[in-house]
Amino acid sequence: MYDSSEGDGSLAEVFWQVARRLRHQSREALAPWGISPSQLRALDVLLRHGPVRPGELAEHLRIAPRSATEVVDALAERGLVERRPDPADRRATQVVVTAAGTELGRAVRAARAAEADRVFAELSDGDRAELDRILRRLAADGIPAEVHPRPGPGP
Amino acid sequence: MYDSSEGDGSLAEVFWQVARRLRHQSREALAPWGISPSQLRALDVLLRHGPVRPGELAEHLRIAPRSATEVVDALAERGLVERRPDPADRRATQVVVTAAGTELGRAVRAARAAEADRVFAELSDGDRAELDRILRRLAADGIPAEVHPRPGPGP
DNA sequence: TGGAAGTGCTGAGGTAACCTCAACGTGAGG
DNA sequence: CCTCACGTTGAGGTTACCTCAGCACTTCCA
Repeated sequence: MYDSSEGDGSLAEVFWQVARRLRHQSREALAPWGISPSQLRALDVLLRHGPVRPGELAEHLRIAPRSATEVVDALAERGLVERRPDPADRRATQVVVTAAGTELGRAVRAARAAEADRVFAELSDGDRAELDRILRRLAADGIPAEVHPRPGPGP
Repeated sequence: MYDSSEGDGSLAEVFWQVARRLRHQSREALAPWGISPSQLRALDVLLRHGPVRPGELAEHLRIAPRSATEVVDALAERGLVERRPDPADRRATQVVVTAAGTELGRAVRAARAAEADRVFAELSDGDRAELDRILRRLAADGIPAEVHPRPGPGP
């Protein structure tokens, strides 16, 4: 058993415990669809931003363009996404979500939200509102602003 | 730029935004010590539970025993940990933290806590207490109870 | 006392999700 | 025309895991 019940624990530690719970729920909600988290992340961006070029997608996901190609490949192989020539720039490509992709994205999003809600449902309405307010404050101030690449090993 | 500012967002989404902030802070706090997250996790368990056998360590970390060996190897190579024969069972080994390991563990923990505090310091004392109370409630109910192995690919 | 079971280590091989560097084919634009 | 930008591909690497299988010791029980 992992130590989730260490008795004490700072605010941060408690926060991470809750995060772990949510992560588990989310993973379980994701499983039935046979889509990986990284693929879902990409699909999510595409659903929100419509057709984008691989390079843009990479920026959104904060991954290298090289890696975006791979994610798009995987998504395309499952028929969730398609590559089409960018009408405005003939050397460029656009990644568009197919009908299947849209449907799957929506379904997964709903399932995930439901799972998360199940966790937060343990709170009273008042507490939930408070939590929302406080977290929103913390989230707002954390404007990432600058891209910070992963530790990336490199040669 | 990653989309952190999607305007709306469910409670869960807001929660993850805050989590991302905290993760970044934590990673930055970790960097100067040249220790990997997985190694630190192990060191943390060892500092809390004193000498344990690799198998136990693996359970605590929810990783396979085979992988625990590797983590211990890495930690031992850096002189943060030592293997010594278990006095109670001569086929077993105990992993004990060295003085250097204790010191590093404490230093990193302090740095991490300081970083996290810097985030939470944006809140008023009242909000911080509220957040603590609410999260603690959510954390308490989430007794993992059962070990859920990683999706682990396998042959 | 002898064989079964447990503990840990090691090697081999694999996965996912990333990374860099170095081309390569097109097309855009001065 | 020549250079730069865009996407793709190949090769090779990293981290942090995984399984399976075999070895060397102990421990323990019949």
